[in-house]
Formats: sequence, C-alpha cells, structure tokens
Amino acid sequence: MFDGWKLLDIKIRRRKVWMRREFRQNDSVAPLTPLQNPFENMSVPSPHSPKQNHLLAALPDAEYQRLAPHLELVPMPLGEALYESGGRMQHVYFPTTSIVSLLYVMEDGASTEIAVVGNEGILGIALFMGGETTPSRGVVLSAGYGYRLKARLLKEEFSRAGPLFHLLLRYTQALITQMAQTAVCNRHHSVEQQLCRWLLRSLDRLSTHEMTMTQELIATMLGVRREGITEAAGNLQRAGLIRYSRGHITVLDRMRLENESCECYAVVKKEFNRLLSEIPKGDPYQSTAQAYA
Amino acid sequence: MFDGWKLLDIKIRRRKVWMRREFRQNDSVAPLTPLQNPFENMSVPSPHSPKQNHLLAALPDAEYQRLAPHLELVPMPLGEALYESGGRMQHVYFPTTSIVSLLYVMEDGASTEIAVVGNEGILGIALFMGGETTPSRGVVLSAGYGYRLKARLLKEEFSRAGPLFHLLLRYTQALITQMAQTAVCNRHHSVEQQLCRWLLRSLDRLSTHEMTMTQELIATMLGVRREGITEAAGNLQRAGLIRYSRGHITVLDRMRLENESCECYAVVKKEFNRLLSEIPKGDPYQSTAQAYA
DNA sequence: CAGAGACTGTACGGTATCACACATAACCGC
DNA sequence: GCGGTTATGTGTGATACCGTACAGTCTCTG
Repeated sequence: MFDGWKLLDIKIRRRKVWMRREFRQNDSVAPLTPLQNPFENMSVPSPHSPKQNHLLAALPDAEYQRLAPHLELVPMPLGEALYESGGRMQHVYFPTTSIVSLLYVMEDGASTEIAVVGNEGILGIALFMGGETTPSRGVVLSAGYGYRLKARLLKEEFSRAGPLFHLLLRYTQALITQMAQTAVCNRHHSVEQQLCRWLLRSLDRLSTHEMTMTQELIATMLGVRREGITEAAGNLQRAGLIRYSRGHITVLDRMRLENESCECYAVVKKEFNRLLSEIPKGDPYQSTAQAYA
Repeated sequence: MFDGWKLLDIKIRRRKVWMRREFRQNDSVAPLTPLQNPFENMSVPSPHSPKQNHLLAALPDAEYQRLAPHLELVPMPLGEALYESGGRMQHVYFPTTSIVSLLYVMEDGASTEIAVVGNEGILGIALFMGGETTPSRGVVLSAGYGYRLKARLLKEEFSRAGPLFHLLLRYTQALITQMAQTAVCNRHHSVEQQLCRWLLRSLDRLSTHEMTMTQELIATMLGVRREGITEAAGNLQRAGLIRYSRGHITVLDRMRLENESCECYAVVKKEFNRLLSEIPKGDPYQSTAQAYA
C-alpha cells in the first residue's frame, strides 16, 4: 500500500551509497564544481559560514550577532528527512549548500514536491506561523550543509518583530507563490516543461552547472513515472540542452533551457526577487535577466 | 491570446444577468436555502454581522470593538475581482455569505483555482505578509456579502502582535496547506474526484445544500474542460449524489460525496480544524466527523 | 573478472483528458 | 408562444501520460 514511501526510502538508501562513492572520487580528482564544493574539503580552511544563507546574510549586524552563537552547522546527507508529516520540529534549518524538498505524500504512496528550499530560504515555517507542524515532509534533495537553530530561539527572535520577522514573512509569501505556481504547472504543463523548470530551480540553488540526481528521483519529485522523465530528458539531451549519465546532470545551455521551460519558473523567480530584493549577498537568481525580455 | 480572461469575463457577465433573475425569483417564491439567504431580504431585519466571519468572531472583545467601527459591509456580486494579479490592494475582505476564489491565470489564458476563501477566512494575505501584492486574482465565486477593512488599519492591528496577529498567521498556514493539497490533487486525482472535493469545499462555506454554479464556471476553476465536468457531474447525478440543472447544484448525499472524493478534502479540513480550532462561533466544518473514521 | 545492483532505454496497450463540432434543452425577454 | 441566449449532452479523433514488462549498460563489490 505505501509503495511510494517504500520506494523513496529505497531510493534514498541507494543514493546514500552512491554519494559515498562520489565523495571518494572527488578526493582523488579535481572537483568539477567551480564555485563551491558541497562536500567537506580539507584543502580549504572551513568554507562554511551562516552568511551563505541569504536570509541570514540579509540580517543587520545586531540581529546576526545575537543569533550567530546559536547557529549550529549540520551536514545534510541526501535523503535525510528533516521533518515528517505532522511531526513536531525541534529546529529550523537554514540550508547553505544543500537543497531541501517539501514533499506531500498521499495515502496510496504517490508523492509530489510542492516547493524547494535552498540557500535562499528557511525550513520550518510552521514553527513561527503558529501551527507547529505541517502535513508535508522535508527531504534533503541534494547533499550539503546548513545551519540549524533551536525552535525556541527562533520564536523568540521572531516575536521581537524585528528584521528577521519581516524577512521571514516575506519569504513565506514567496514560498506561497512557489506552491501556487506548482499547482498551476501540475495542471497545465507537459512533463518536459516541468522538467526544465525543475532543473532550473535546482540550478539556482547550486552555484554550479552539475547536479547529481537520478531520473527516478526527479520523477518522484514531479509526481510522474520514471519513464516520462527518461523520455523528456532524452529529448533535452538530443537537443543539446543538457547532458546526463547515471545520476549526473550537466546543464549545457541554460538559456535554451529557460526558453523550453514554462512561464512558471520565471514567475516564481521574479516574485522571489521582488519580495527578497533587499537581500544583499548575492541574488539567488543572478544569471537569467533575459528571461524577462 | 488571452482567451481565458475573456472567457471568464464573458462568463461573469452572463452570470451577473442570471443572478438578477434569480434574485427576482427569490422574492416571489419561498427561498430554498434554509439557513441563510445570501441576497438582501427585507423581511429579515438586517441579518448581517461581522461575527458571521469566523476570524472576526474569534477575536476577543477588546480587539473586536477596536475594529468593528471600521468594518464596512459590502455586497460581493458574482464575478467581481476583488483584486487583480499584481494590483495594489486598498482593503482586506472578510467574507460572510460570499465565497471568493483565488485564481492563477497563465499567459495563454489557462487558469486554475489554487484556494478558496469563505466565511472562515480573509482575503488579502499579502498585505500583512509584507509583499503588498500577489500574482493571483481574487474573484467572487458565489455572490453574497462581506466586510472590508482599510489596509492601513489591518496592518496597524497586525503590528500589535495581538490575537488578530496570531489568528492571521495560523489562517495563512491553513491556506498554505490548502494550496499544497491542491497542487497534489491536480497531479494525481481524476476530474470526478476533484469535482467532489470542490463541491464539498464550497458546501462548507455556504450553510446550505444548494449552490448556483454552472459547469463551465467549475471547469474554469478546476482548470479542465467543461465537457469533463459534464461527464463527471453526470456520473454523480446518475449515482444519486447530486442533482443539478442549469446552474443549480443540490447535494443529496453528502456522505457518499465524501467517500467519492479524494483524501485531499479531508486532509485540508482536518488541518483547518487543527489550526483554527479556537474559533468559537461554529466550526466551518461541522457535519462530517465520519470522514476521519 | 564475474555477479549483482543500479540506472537508463524502449515498447505496447490502456485510459483519461483534450480539442473541436454540433445537437439538444431549458430559460428569459418580449 | 417565439426567438435568442444560455446551459448541457454527445460524439469522434488526437494526444499525453500511465502501467507493465523487459532489455541494455554502467559501476561497484567481492
């Protein structure tokens, strides 16, 4: 009955194994990712900083200093469930190099990703919205790191109605937009268009043109069959937009990918920019001005 | 190009005419709606009260008295757009006897309803979330009344971080759940299941078993073809769950309708109850405890 | 290097929904 | 009652996606 859960769990176990191998590879070969290495890299002296998260980076010094001592760096391995549907959360998470997916899982096991959180956001909205829990599931989609903060401390800071308060509310509104657009996209657009949107959305949160995702994982996220992704990805590869092999996807031509994608990507991006434009350190969406031409 | 908009506008014009006729009918014949008559009825001395809205009713006396003088009763005719995508809002609305639909309209005119607001909620979340506008459109789906409040006054009261503040945040979270479930439902469930869900959701906000909706309107809301609704509604009618004719839909067997519906309805209902249970005056979802058996 | 596991490609029939066209039927205004 | 408008029913072919099955291929493990 709960095939989807089981499927996801299996997939996650698989992927965990796979990632360990990847890790070793990266030790011997020069890393392909030019800007940041999401894995611990001893040759670089502690590349981690809470300011890699755009929300934290946007805080004025006073607030940042107040929170900084309590921010705890945590690795986020692929497939880890940061919270379960209905579960009580102990922390909120500020991803830096990881990507987290908000999943809804149905009774029959079918699942759909309704939003994605990367270094532009925060995980655990329900804590400060007052509901404490949500019926969704937060799963790490791309391994990396993040900072976590005890629920009590976040609520304390939130109730000061200061900069963090306003930032979080605006971020929540941006998240609402993302979810609404997902709903529309699910109704009206083809699998191929959605794949483009999904790739772009992930790309924006990665500061690299490569990612490690199997077609099966993507299919679970989009709520479609794996074969559908195979076909769509095959088309994109034949057209020279992407290259992929066994869990590695490289985006070759981002601009054409944006053209192939449905408008949903641009709409959400625009809204994120509008709502969170006061964030100083690095616009989460930097390289695609032409999408609004 | 903008077929959908045009279509909707046409539909709205049609419906407005239609409603005028309905109005006259109701004057001569005894109204069929047992609990409330959504149209102005002179034989009942002013049946309107802000407390018909559950959010307002849930406010402690002090807050309610502070807001009450500024609440302005407004009629909400079918099809009226309370706000447009990207437009700046001057007021927030607390529906009492009306139902408002949050619509996303795509570039090509295709549209989808992402959430519904009735007497349990508020329209204009973006105002207190800090974004001021949203890319969605708020359209009156079922004529009736509501109270509106100047944007400035709402923000003032919100910034007091009192009961209204907490109520609004929780309501927002409930709305998020509704939207997320819509996204999932769009992906995984049949038109017939979604029609059931949609009918139930509307029913909960109407305090009657009758509503006035054409199949074409429903189709626009669900983002499917009108013929799809015709077929699904035909099935439900043959099975004896509903009866409909030319814009009138009567639910005959609510329990079976809930059985035919997908789980999405129950999930959202449960979450609304959980998040807004402190609301005293009448649970918006009262008659369906068996859904959780 | 053999085997197993993991990932991807392909194919085929089934089904739901779409797009379009048009017929029927209820209702209203006159 | 008549004619136009509005709402609904039906039919036909196209298409996208699903469900299932299975083959191929890459990669790690032993």
